[in-house]
Parts: sequence; structure tokens; C-alpha cells
Amino acid sequence: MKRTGKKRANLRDVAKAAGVSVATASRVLNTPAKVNEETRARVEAVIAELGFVRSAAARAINTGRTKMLGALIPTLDSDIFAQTINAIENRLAELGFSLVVATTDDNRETETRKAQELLDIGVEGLFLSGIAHDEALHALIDRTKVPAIVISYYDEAYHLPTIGYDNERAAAAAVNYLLSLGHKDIAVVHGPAENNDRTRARLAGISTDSSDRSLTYFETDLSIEGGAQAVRQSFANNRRFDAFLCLSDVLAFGVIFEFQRAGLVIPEAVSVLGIQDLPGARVMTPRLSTIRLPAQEMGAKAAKALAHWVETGERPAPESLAFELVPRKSTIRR
Amino acid sequence: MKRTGKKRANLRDVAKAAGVSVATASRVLNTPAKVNEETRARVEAVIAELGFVRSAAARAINTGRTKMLGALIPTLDSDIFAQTINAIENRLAELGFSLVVATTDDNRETETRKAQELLDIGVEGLFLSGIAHDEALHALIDRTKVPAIVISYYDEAYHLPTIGYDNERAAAAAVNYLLSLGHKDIAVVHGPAENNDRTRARLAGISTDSSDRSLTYFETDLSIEGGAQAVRQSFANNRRFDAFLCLSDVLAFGVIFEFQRAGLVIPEAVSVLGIQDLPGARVMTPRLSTIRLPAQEMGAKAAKALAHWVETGERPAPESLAFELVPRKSTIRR
DNA sequence: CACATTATTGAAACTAGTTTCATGAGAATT
DNA sequence: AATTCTCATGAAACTAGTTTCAATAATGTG
Repeated sequence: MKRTGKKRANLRDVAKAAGVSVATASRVLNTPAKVNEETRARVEAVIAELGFVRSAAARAINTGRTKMLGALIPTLDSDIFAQTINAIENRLAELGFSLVVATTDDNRETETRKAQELLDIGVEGLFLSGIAHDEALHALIDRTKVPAIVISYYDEAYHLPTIGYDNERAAAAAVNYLLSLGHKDIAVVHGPAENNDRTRARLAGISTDSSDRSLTYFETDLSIEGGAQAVRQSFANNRRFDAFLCLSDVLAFGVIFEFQRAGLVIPEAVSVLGIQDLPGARVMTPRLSTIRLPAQEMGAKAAKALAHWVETGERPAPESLAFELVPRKSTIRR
Repeated sequence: MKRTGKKRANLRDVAKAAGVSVATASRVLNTPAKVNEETRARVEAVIAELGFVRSAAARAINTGRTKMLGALIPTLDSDIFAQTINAIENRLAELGFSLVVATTDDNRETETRKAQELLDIGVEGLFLSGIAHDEALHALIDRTKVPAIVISYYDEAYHLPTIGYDNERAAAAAVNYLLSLGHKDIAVVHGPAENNDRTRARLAGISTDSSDRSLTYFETDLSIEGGAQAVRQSFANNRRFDAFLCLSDVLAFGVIFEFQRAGLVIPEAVSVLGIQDLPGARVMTPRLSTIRLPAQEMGAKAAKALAHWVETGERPAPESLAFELVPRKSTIRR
């Protein structure tokens, strides 16, 4: 460590320069009302003059508070979590918390390692995505008793509070809508199910009760390109469908683009339904029919809940957020 | 503060339980090689048993290091910064740093306030977007001497190191490409210029040298919907153009969607050119011609540069990243 | 005017670690 | 056998703040 020249001013320096005790200097920072006006002005002047910035670490060591929360999300490199994280950050800022983000690439070991690192730097609470985690992560949360809430997933029975939507029922609502439109032969496009419990839950919600309806599954990358690939594969198989049910809007985007590239018109050629309602969904052509998941509301509620938990020690109740069918122009009755 | 029951174990507890001094316990954590093997094993056992987690704050107070960096970005609620932030976080994680994000909504006071908060919680360096900032933020950076680098913008002469692309020249390359295709009557669609220096720089790069070419400007929201609005406005004005130059891909998306909605075919009806090359650009229909900005490379380089600066005190040199014209299917010779 | 109350303030203890310095025990060297 | 060196360890100082406790001064009440 090379402390180049004079170090940063600390409270003792301030106190000395202002001719007061460190206690008084500290009071100016924390409980200014308890300090005489003149004294306070003097100390404040010195603080400004010396460019004093109080050390967060020293503060945290005393109060035990860092006012930081950590979020473990699969990736930032996609719209999917952007809205939620944005909402979390916004609400957290209002509540006086900072947000440290860590991406996991949907890899459980990475998630556990980064959770440990977040705890090491002193976050007071964690946001987790979904309920599929390493045993080690659960152990860590148990051991440290760090408040942790799960987003993007609702499961009342889970051992951590979940704030999210019922992925299974959202998917069920999606199929039912397509069935109600008279579609019989449906392609289901979804991202990797292996490490993604949201995807798995959505898959679990999908079924047709009757035997004259068929479901064909395409597992692909959770990306626009992935959606396009699924369509190309269906072409390669020479297979036509009444409808494409995409378990995520990003997949629906790719599906629609690929059909358009083939010169087919949506929804006349095929109905396409997404899940999520990303910002682009209602603007694209055709406007995408989808199941709207309240990403922003979820972020705001999760932020509020975790902040409250950390602040008061009162564990929040799980919250189920309503999804909503938003029929637009990419689906048609058949 | 209600420390529910027994507090978390600290180093003193560990030392006592292991029958050693705190100094030895600390050594087990930091320089295990200097501790006798048996002693070390004993201390480690106690650490595991007590679920001891060392306080980051206490550590930071001694070492002066928090290993946290802060990023101030306009918003997370958009693809535009997602790739860059993702790349920053990934690289930072490799380098052993954590990333605290703060959004500014392109509001300078908000930015300054959040910068102060980031510093308050102890970040050792800052990523800033663009070069337009409050005087107070500059003063803060000067005063605290916190390493800060600017991304998304390249300006050798700026008083902070910039790592980004030359927005002005990227925009110039875009116009030149359209002109070279024979377009004479060009609509320029851009986001709010007021608080956005990237937009302003791009606007500055746009000109036609000859008088038989015309440029018409549409200022709108920096969003897909914004792009669509610009097109609607051009319809309302009964104005036709050879080409739409969109100063950001998101705007181009909206422009294309709105034309498609009107039943017009891109690029036959009108050429559309974007800037950025978002993930969706090369997948949409038609595949979007654009000026590719190396967002991920920028994120990785910026992360590396700031980490190095913080680590060694050596201020990095500004870096200009090459943009690249990517002609695809949304532009045509006229 | 005596007593009680309130407002200011500083000394010192305290938070949870790291680090320096000194000490003692063996081991190695002369 | 005497001296030197290394290794392991603990006491105490130190980091930068917060907080408690006590003291003093100033004001208010009866």
C-alpha cells in the first residue's frame, strides 16, 4: 500500500482543526441538532475545507449497517431482468440502500461463490432469482441468517419468501388462451430447462386435456436468435403448426422475425404468443400477444420487502403478483 | 438496533474458543503460512463451528480497501447499457471487484447525489457515462481524487480518461454511408439532446456537404416507441424520406415496426440505418444495417482500466474503440 | 436565591479487525 | 557450549468512526 503523500483527512483531523473533540465532530455528522450552532458551523467549515469524507467502513463497523443489498441474477445482458433490476435499484435508492449486482450465468456454483463474495463485502440482504440453488447457498443463508428473498417465482411453501408470479399458471393461461382460439397443433419454444426453474415451472404448467391437441417442444437458447432457430428447425422438419407458444417474449421476437423472413405473415400464417410483455412487445409489428408479468412492480415490491426485512427483522410474507393476458395482434382465431 | 439474542461471532470469540490470541486468529485468515499447522487447524475448526464471517467493514477500515467500484448509468431499463454493464461486471468479478450500480435517469443532480452516496459507501472508483456532468460532480472527483473513467464516449482532451468510441465520427460514418447509397432526403431520428452528450456528439457529426441533400430532424424518446412516434409524425406531416438515420438502434427498431405497420416494406420503401448493433439488430426482419459500437469490449476494457487504476494508482490512457459499419438488409441503394 | 433541568461538550470505551514489536522456544551454526 | 537464526505467538497499538458517561454551564422554576 503506497499512501501517496498525505492521507485523506479523518475525523480526528477535523476535530483538531475545528478545536473540538472527535465526539463533537461525530455529532455534527450524525445528530447536528445536538450541537451548538456556532460549533457546528465551524466544524462544517473545516469539513468542507479539508474535503473530509467519512469512511463508510468505520461507520459500518459501529452501526453494523452497510446499507447495501446484493442481487444475484443470471445475466444483465438481456431485457429480461433489466426492468426488474432497474425497479429494484430505483426503489432501493429511495429507501437509502445501494445495490450490488452479481451475475451468475445460471450457474449454481458461480451463484454460491458470488453470494459469498457479496456477504464478504457486507451486503445486508440478498435478492435471488428463482428457487433452484446450490445446497451450499442454502447452508450459507442459514448459517449467516442473511435476509434473502426470491424473485421471479412464487411458491408459498418455499423456505425463503418469494415475491413473484406463478410461472406455472401463467404458462397454463397461455396454453388455454391458444386452445380457446381453436389452435390444435402448438409448438412450445422454451429456453434451457436444466438450470432454470422458471422455465421448468412454465413447462410444468403446459398441458392439453384433450387428445386431439398436440404440443411439440423446442428447447433453444433463451434469446431472440434462439427463437429464430426454433422456427428454422420446424422448417427443416417440414412441420407446420397452428401456433407458437413462446415461454418468453424474447423467443417470440425471434420466432416472428424468422417467419417474416420466410415471407409468412403473422398471425395469418401462425399465431405467436409470448410471456412477459417486454417493452418491445407492444411496439413491434405485429404487436405481440403475451402474458404480462409485472416485472417492475415485482422489483419495487421485492426492494421494499427486503429493505423492510433488513431494517426491522420482520420477515416478509410471500407475495403472488397477478399476471395478465394481453391479447394483441400476433394471435388469431383459427 | 435490536441485536436479536446472541450477536454474530467475532474474531475475539474465535480466538477465545480456540485458545489463541486475536493476532493468531487474524493470521489464520490472512497469512495462514505463518501459523503452525495444528494451531491453524484448531482455529479453522472453531471458525467453521461458530460460523464466523469476518466483517468486511473492519477489514476495510484497516486495509483501506473495499474492492467495490460504482457505475453511474442513465438507466438499466434498456438494452443500451445492459451489454456494457454485463461485461463490466463479468470482468470485475474476475479481477476481484464488486460492482455497485446506480441509475441517474440522465439527470445531473441525481447523478451527483448518487456519486456522493457511492463514495459514502466506500467505492474505490467510478464509471461515468459520457462527459456531461454537474460542476459539483467534477468538484467531488477532484476533491476526493477518486479514480473515475468515462465510458460510451471518446475524447482525448477530457480531464478524465475516456474509454469509448467517437460518437461524432460514428454518426458521420452513418450519414456518409446513406449518402453513398444515393439517398438525398434523410430523416434523422434521435433521443433527447438536452442532457445526453452522446446524442449531441452524434448530432454534431451529421452534415451533408452538398446542398441538394437535406436532413430533417426528429427528436423523440430514446425508445422503440420513440422511433415509432417519429415515423407517425412524418406521416402526419405528409413527408416522405429516402432514408431514416436513427442515432440509436432502439429508435431504428421503432421506425421499422411503424413502417411495417403502415404496410410499407423496408428497405424498398425507405432505408433505415441504426447505430449500436444491439443483439436484436441482426435477427430482426429485415436485419438492421447499423454502425456497430463495441459495447462489450468497451465494458471489459473499462473494467480492466479502472481496476488497474485503483490497484496501482496509474491513471489509464484514454482509449478509442473502433466502430464498424455493418450493412445488412434495411438499407438499399437508391 | 436554592434547586432542578436542559444544553453542550469532551474523555474514554467500544466496534472488529490488522499489524508491529517483543518474547520464548527450538534448531542451526560456529 | 555459545551464539545466531527462525518460527510461532501474544500484547498492544492502530485503523476511523460511534456512543456512553460524566462534567460543566446556562437557564428555568418555585
